[in-house]
Amino acid sequence: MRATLKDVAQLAGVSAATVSYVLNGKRSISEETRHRVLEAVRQLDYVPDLNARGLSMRDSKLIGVVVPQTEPGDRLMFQNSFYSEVLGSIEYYARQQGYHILISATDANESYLTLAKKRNLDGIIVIGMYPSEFYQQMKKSQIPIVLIDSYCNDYYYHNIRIDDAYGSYLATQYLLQCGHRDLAFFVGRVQENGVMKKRLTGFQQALAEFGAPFREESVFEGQIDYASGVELAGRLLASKLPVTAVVAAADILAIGAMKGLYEAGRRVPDDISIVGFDDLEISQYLTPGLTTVRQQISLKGQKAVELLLKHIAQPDLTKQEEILPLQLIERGSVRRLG
Amino acid sequence: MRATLKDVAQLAGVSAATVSYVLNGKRSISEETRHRVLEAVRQLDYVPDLNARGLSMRDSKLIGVVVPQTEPGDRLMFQNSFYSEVLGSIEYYARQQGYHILISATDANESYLTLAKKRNLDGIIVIGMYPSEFYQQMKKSQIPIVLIDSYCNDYYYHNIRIDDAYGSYLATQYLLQCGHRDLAFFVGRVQENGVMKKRLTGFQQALAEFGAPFREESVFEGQIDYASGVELAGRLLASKLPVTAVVAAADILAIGAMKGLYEAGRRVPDDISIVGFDDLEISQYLTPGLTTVRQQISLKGQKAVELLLKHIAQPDLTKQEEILPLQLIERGSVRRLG
DNA sequence: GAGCAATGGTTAATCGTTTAATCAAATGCA
DNA sequence: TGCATTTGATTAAACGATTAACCATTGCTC
Repeated sequence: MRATLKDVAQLAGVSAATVSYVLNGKRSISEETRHRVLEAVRQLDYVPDLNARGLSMRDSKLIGVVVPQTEPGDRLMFQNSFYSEVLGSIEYYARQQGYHILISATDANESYLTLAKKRNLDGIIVIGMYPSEFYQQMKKSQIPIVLIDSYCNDYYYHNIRIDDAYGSYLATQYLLQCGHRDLAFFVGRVQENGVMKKRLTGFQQALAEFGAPFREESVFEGQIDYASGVELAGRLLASKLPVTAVVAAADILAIGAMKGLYEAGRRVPDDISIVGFDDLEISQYLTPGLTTVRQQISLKGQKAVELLLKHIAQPDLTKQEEILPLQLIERGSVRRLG
Repeated sequence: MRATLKDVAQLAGVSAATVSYVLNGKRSISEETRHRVLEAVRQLDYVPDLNARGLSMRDSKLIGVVVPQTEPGDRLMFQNSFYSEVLGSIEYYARQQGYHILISATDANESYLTLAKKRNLDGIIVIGMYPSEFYQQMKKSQIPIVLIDSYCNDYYYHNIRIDDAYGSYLATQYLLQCGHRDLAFFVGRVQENGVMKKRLTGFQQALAEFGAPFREESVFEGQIDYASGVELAGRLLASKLPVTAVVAAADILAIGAMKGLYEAGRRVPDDISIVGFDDLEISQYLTPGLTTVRQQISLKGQKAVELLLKHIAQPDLTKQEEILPLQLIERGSVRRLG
């Protein structure tokens, strides 16, 4: 059986309270008993039970992370390595501070709020966007929350994000500067996803600014996964639009698109150029390497953890928003025209 | 403030015990009070605190998952989407049964065993292989454990794995049948990683069986990441060996290798053929598509969870081992010779 | 109507911590 | 020496659940 505080106390010949005080140093203890206690701890291989501690302290040293899932009740979107990387980063920085993370999706049969109560979560990091009821619910809970990549400005949550519009502006600008005039845009569900909407507007802005034509029908909308990228490429080709380049609102889409184009006999960048968004690790290992807008994915996780812990330590912290930098990375998927 | 059992009891005009009995149905309760209690629960939005419950019941409904990390103290190996997929699967099936997962790496400053005690983990799933002290330690803890992809047969743990040797046998056999005779093998650290060692032996067996030559110097050893794949391709080319095809012990390596070969001006499959191992989601979206040995990654997670929960429910369960099926998937990265 | 079992509820101990309130001994100071 | 203060330890309540043991009604049986 596991050793408890009481066991340690007994072995050291002191009271349980004394052991507790020795362990968390909240009171002065004589050098002698401190020694005896620590020796007993060592002998019994004693590790304090965080649950019991949490019950007293009313905390849990647990941070919830909400990740989107394709279908409710479906499994997590770990496929998209964007999420994996953010998660890895969150886990890392949380662990440094003695927290663990509880990853879960918003589930149909159990709201995330219920989970937060059940597990006494100290705080929550929410990645992506959700229906507004979700935020309403969360607000009531009073739990510290940091959003990553959200545009719910009407809610009093902290937010770590990038300037998505500017990102696709960069991508589009680059293609225009390379001499492309007829561009298509591959994107996720614009209505449901603020990030996608913003990225679309950045595309439009750049076109407008450079006096290039924008047509509704050159925006191709799908899910954010490889298969969808392939499909959008098919739809583009079927449309017969005279497109020489495409801006994809996510690397995942760009990668699928490259595959789709290749299967249809088109070569990237010779026949058609493509720029992605995110700079996933895989993107540099494709052939050709994917030219894309880099965001510092793991920095997002780091900043989110820092902000959340700050809020936990300081509950009256006012709403903070941090916008991380972007950078266009030139690789081989774009051809210079003219 | 959150509602507690006591609050519910008060509102319903009964004792706390009664509320508890209503909620977990361990005793008969009159229809009338049952109703009053449930109504109070609804009104207060009461959710039982799992920590407090766990303190009484001495469990936590928490499953630990150990994932390898490149460097101790480094962040989790989420980059490798093999892990992401297993994790997603584990999370999904655990959640179905009311468990949550706690992902963490084996850390230098805190052994996983300490974590297990701290958090009162009900069980642990260990992915990959670790130094033998790790298993020694774990054994003492008495916590139910299931290993995924381990060859520590000397320990009394359950194991979910594939027949790694057979997998690379399949890959190698396929290349030989396509007329290739001069093969190279790209692999992770063979000494430290039983999986890699097995995959190497499968390669050798196939060569022997088909009477093809095996040379020590055609085995290229590195890490298991994209960059390493690129590097191994460079070393292969520098070696000037007359190789027409390579078997990669992991898709990650194969993908990096394809990039490395391409950068050096060689074309896959025209100049050189390549077969991978794992069948990651990305592998089908490469150009050319990667011919590879498919393992059912998410099934691994599912089986591991099932077995672990079975053991938790039935502590005297004897050691179980399950070996999941493999299948060669033909895509475009191999050229038929002759 | 006495005796007994079944039903439906309460009381109180327990799980492993923390910590406010006490208490005893030692020390400082006049 | 006597009194106040400091130091170092203990006692006991609390955190939010579960559950064994107990108690009071009710309903049956003979």
